[in-house]
Amino acid sequence: RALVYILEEDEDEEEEEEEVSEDKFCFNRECHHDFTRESNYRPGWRLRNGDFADLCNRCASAYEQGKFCEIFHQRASGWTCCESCGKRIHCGCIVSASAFMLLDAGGIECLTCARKKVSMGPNLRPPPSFPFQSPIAEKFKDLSIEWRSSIRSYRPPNLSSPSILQCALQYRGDGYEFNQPTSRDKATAYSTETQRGMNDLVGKLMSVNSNNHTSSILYNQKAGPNCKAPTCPNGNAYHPPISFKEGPLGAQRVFPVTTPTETTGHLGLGGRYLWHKANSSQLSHLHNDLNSGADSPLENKSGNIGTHLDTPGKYQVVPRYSPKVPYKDQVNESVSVVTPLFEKILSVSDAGRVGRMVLPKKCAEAFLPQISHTDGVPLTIHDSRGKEWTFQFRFWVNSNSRMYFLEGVTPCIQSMQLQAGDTVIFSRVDPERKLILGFRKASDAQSSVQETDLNNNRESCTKVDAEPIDMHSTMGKKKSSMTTTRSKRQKIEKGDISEMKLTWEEAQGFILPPPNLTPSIITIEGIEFEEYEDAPIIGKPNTGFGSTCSANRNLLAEQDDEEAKDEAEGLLMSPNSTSKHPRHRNGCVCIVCIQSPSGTSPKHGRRCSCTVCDTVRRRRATLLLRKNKKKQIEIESKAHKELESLNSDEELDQSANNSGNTSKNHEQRHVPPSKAQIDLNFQPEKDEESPPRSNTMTKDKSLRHDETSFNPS
DNA sequence: TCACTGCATGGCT
DNA sequence: AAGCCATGCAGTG
Repeated sequence: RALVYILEEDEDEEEEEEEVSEDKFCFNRECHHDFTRESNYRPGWRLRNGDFADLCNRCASAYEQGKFCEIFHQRASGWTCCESCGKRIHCGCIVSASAFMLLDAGGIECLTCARKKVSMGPNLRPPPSFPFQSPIAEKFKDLSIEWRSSIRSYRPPNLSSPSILQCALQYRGDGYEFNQPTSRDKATAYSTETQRGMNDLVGKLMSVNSNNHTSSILYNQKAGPNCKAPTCPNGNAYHPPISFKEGPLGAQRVFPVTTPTETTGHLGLGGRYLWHKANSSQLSHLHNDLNSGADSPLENKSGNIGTHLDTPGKYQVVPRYSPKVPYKDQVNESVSVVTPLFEKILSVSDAGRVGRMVLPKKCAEAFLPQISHTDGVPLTIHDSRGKEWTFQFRFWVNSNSRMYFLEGVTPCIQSMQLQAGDTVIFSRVDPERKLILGFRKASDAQSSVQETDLNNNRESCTKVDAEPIDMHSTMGKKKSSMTTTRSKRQKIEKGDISEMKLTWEEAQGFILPPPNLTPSIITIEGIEFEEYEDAPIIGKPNTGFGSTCSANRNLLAEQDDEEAKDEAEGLLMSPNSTSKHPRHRNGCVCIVCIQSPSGTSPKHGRRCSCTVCDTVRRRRATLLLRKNKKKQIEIESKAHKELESLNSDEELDQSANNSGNTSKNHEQRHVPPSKAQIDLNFQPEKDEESPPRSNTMTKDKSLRHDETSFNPS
């Protein structure tokens, strides 16, 4: 907390400075072209506050061509030669901050040379041909400036291990509020702006974390409290265990990063999604200071005053994307270190048959190759078993933005047996620098959440509104229906499976028939099925529904309360269902929709006993029975008519012959000959459809729907 | 008829 | 208000 308030203090000062620095001139001091009345300025390098430097066309062109420093900073200090090719790089300048990498042994290397040594990974900035966005790196470099300004002299002697920062970040990431202290805290903080205060802070962080986040420490075993962290011979050296840049678990030791061109072409992390200011920023300061030494390549000489602290809510990993659970094989004891990059909870779309997994934009831009064409690039990812998958990493242009997704994930997802609600975890293996795709089943997340809840430590990350899913409140209102669906999805995303489970059980109760209804028993293939003619509509009790058949729920979608039924369908959707058929409604579990993409996995067998198949069989049998019954009735009816007409003719004849004997004929009329034995008062429709009468239409429609939706074949 | 594709839409952050 | 992103949907083969 001491750290927090120190930083907040700096933030205030810097905000003031930033206001002063605003102008309408070209950001390049050497140019300072006045475009106050112009609008044709262009974005240049990214500023520390997340904005971009406004440059005139000339300067922007120079920047985009990577010649800005050559042109404008030729006389400035800080030029260093690439250790490999000797190319001069203007180090220590924000403009070129992304154009080089710091070497373990000291010195720098231009990206062109670095790319030859890097096959993959966000930390070691690869070349434009296979670039990774790492604007976070810049952020943390930037943040180091503020950190030093506040606690420049502090360097805890025994806290060089990155685990401290990881612990701290984990502690922070799990919901501890640093940015909203009580006044008492604040007073304490200000009074302890000392090294002891910092020790307390770090010690506290470690203490809490070690008590409550064993997993997070295990997450990076090499960097754990008891590990022997590699000592950096150079403060700027690459430090594998702390290599990953972000995440509540991760230390933010980061390295170059984006070239100017890349940055402009690929906007990188706006920060809003991944980072929140108050948490990672301070800790990243701490981290930078602890691990990178006093100097930073961004010991900035530019006029940029803004800091990441200027924008509340910025630089924290959004929980749903930050890796949360240790990956099983994260640390290969001998060599490899697995660095979680980000994770994604699979949506229905992601896990569906379309085979496209939407990626969080910020994460995609931060950790995956830069792509400039919508066709994207193939991306090879290994799963946890070492199997290699190649996806197409692409994007769509969407509302002046991009929507990133992986294409062709279905086989992989099926291989991992993942469903909507499960989580895929993108990680990187060092030093191989392979991308690997781990996963966490929703059921695992549940236990994880429970565990952390016990620790009372993840509340702000995982706690969601405990509003029960009120089916009634969603009736007929698309918006509320959607809201509930979203809410439900969020519950899944946040791992609140326990609530979902409860709701599911409640939903099971919804589809149970009312006790006052007696089912008709139908035996199909030796199995007895109960068929209710007036089963309840989910969320709308006591309303005729046809049957519990899921297809009938689809039928109801055609009626007034379709939205509520959608909701019910969504709620009832089997976790094993894959995706929706394009023409089926949300949560449809018809035989079409539950089938996996064609050819990719076995379809339901003829003797499959799943609910849907049972339903299909039952409906088929019902249809058949009724069809036969109707046919029989028609035949009988026809026979009766013929008989009647025959009798009528006979009667006429008799009447003609014996006009006085009417009473006898009348009697004959009411006592048909035994040959026919047909009740002339028989009304096929009425008999067949009673009881319940009110449901006639529903059932008819239901049958039709069954025929179309389930397509039994 | 259905899988695939790419864009559009709209709730949500 | 802007942007993200889950999902819908129309066009195409």
